[in-house]
Amino acid sequence: MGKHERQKIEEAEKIIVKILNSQKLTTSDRENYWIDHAFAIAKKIKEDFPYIKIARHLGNRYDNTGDILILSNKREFFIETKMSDTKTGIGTKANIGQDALTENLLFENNPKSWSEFRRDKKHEEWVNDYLNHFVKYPKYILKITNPILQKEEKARYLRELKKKKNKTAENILNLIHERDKKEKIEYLNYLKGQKQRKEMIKKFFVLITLGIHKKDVLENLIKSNNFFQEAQNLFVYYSNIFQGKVIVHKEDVGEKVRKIMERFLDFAIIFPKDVTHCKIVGIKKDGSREPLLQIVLHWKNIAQGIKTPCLNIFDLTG
DNA sequence: AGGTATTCGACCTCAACACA
DNA sequence: TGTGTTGAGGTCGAATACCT
Repeated sequence: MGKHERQKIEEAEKIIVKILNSQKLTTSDRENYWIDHAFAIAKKIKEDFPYIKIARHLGNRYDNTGDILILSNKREFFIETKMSDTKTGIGTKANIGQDALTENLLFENNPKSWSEFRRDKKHEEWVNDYLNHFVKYPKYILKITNPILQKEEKARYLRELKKKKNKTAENILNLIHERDKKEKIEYLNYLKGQKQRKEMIKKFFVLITLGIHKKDVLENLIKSNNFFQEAQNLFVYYSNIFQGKVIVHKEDVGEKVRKIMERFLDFAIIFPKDVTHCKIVGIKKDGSREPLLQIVLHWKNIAQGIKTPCLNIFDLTG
């Protein structure tokens, strides 16, 4: 299977819409990698909602969650699809901005963001110090005037050398990696000492669960009080491969959120020891806790500590 | 082996910026 | 003042490492 299936996935969403609207499929539609998933999902949607008037593909829009809009008898609802080749893969729930933990008022007294914390730790400087343990960078890298770009190219260069079993390169990247990991844990320890805002944590959990991940939308909605309507009409269809067959299951997001709200008295962030993540947990009446979301401090590009810090969020609710 | 933790890639949009 | 370029941020997902 190819690595990047995003366009194909988007085409598959459009194919689902065509099937729902009883439109003819093209040859290339039928050759889509996810065609079996598309048929299976469309079939299940039809079973679940027999009175569909029209379906529309939404694509990337700011004003809603979900990939597909369905107009049924007087009702309209949104459908989000997640197609996976594996048995259980449901993908990353969200991958949001590095400072989202502090930008969304989850803590009292406005604690430092991860990026501010790193600035205080002189992250860029120590990374550069390590990178400069290597002294034979090619000219084209040394000529780069933008220090950020030069740092990235150095790291990239070392990454390639590491693939070729160069020990020095590997050692440097490992040192950066280890120190960065310590820095992440140190930051999480710092957050651990902050007073939490339970209501905000609850809202944050609900919004992420609803698929609202974009920085500004998240920040605005979390300050408002009536975003629950958004949940009422959202359904996620997951398709997975199980024993060679496509299995589809539907998730009613509104119901899921309602149930979780009933089940838990309270919400909190916990900080397991010595790992690079924290977790949002629900707390029941008897005080017991259940994990809901895992939030990982992470660097997306090149190597840890180098480029594009972010938060990876995983759904732990099963 | 199988689950969990961690790392990383590809592609997308958008806004800032330079430049004509 | 439109237009091309570039970096930051966002999204979806896989690959790999690391446990027990």
